[in-house]
Order: sequence, then C-alpha cells, then structure tokens
Amino acid sequence: MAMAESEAMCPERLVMEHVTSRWGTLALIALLDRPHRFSELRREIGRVSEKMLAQTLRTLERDGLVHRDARPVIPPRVDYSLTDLGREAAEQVRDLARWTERRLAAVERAREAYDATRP
Amino acid sequence: MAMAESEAMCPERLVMEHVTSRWGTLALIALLDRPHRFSELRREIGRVSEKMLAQTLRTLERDGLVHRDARPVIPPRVDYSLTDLGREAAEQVRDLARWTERRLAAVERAREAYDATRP
DNA sequence: CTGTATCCATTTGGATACTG
DNA sequence: CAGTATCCAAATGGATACAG
Repeated sequence: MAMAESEAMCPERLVMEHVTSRWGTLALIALLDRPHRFSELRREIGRVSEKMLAQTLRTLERDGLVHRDARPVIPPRVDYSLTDLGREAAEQVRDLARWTERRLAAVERAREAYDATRP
Repeated sequence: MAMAESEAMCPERLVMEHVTSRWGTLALIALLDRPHRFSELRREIGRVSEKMLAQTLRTLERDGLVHRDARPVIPPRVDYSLTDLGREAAEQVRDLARWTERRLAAVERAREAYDATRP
C-alpha cells in the first residue's frame, strides 16, 4: 500500500492509493465474494505478512470501506466485510483486475516486441 | 509505481500494479485527455521527479499501454499518447478516480468517526 | 486466533549533475 | 528538451518474537 500519507497530498489521491494499493486491491476483491476472517484473508491473498494485512485492513476500515466485527470470544474471532461504500470501490477494482486478465496476452506480446528492439 | 518486479509474482498482478501505481494512474488519466510531451506531463501531474516519470512511462510503454513518439529534431521532442489497450485501461482508472472524487466526503466522515473512537 | 512491536533488507523516490 | 546516472534519504514490507 502506498501508505505514506506523510503530508500535503490531495486527499482524494490518498483514497485512490488505499484502494489501488497492492494488498488493498486483493483484500477488496476477496471481500467482494464474501466476508472473511483475518486468517482466511491471509490464506486467500497469499504471501502477505500479518503486519501488512493488518495495516491495510485498518486503513480501509478507517476510510469506511471495510467493516470490522471483533467478537469477544476466546480464541478471538474477527470478521471483515465490505460496507456499501467499499462494495462500490471493490466492484471497480475487480473490473480492472478482470480487464488485466483479459488483456494479459496482449500486454505480454507488447513486452516481447519492446524487449526485442533493445539490448 | 510498485515497480519492484523482482521475482515470482503472478504476471497479471504486475500489469495491475503498473496501471494502479501512483504515477501510472496520473499519467494515464492525463493522456486520456490528449497526447502530452514529457514536460507537459510533468507539469500536469505535478511534483513528480524526472526519474519517476521516465520510469513510469517506460514501463507503460513496454506493457503496450502508451505510445512513445520521439522526433529526431533539435531540441528533442517526444510525444506520449495512449494505445487502444492503454485507452481501455485509462478509462477504468479514470472511472475509479471519479468515484473517489464523488465519495470523498463520505470517506472523510468515516475517518472522523473512526478517529473519534480512538486515542 | 488476531493481532502488535521490533528489527532489518529491499525498494522507492527525490536532488543534483550531466549528456545528446 | 528529454532524458540518464549517481547518490542518498525515506518508506515499504518481511521475519520474528511476543501479547491478549
């Protein structure tokens, strides 16, 4: 996630970066399918550290895109789901992901052509 | 741009990251309007270093999303424009950007509510 | 199980100087 | 003008250990 947030950045660009961040996109797409527990998301996304997933989910929750439901049981159980706002964002992200899937072959051809003309 | 590309990453996730990268999104949206010269893009995007803009444009060109037209004149003149493939991607990115614009107020309310319940 | 804290490697990205 | 090269600071992000 481009989570720098340091300083003077246009606020809407910030939302955009949360939504389009590496783990943000994958979390939103996974949650579009159904709610997930923390560990389910980790498995489904694959190769994401606990730290980054927690950080990503907190940011998305703060932006009002993800709802966090922590149940006071032992062992702890936390379910994540999309809010209405989050669903709108997730659908667009999923569409973009589907586009890259559809056009992947064309991109790979372009890369080969590009590389062929260079050292 | 999450331009790491280091290693074993699913190739379609890679395309996605180029398209959704910080400078990638802004370049695509600017080019959707009309072709731009390098320095025009720099001004329009704002606060992007020459290095990052050049890197971003090269990546998008390699992926077949951006067309680079370098004219052999002095002083050098290079025009960047979208390919058909790039236009498809750019339109989706622009839609997502418009969404964040429309929903910015809702996100900011969510943030305030979130922050209000915390130290 | 769901996190947080710490440490550390890698990556990003800006500033500057320079070239064709 | 349109970059490339270099250097360096800052941010990202993984591994590990630990806590509630």
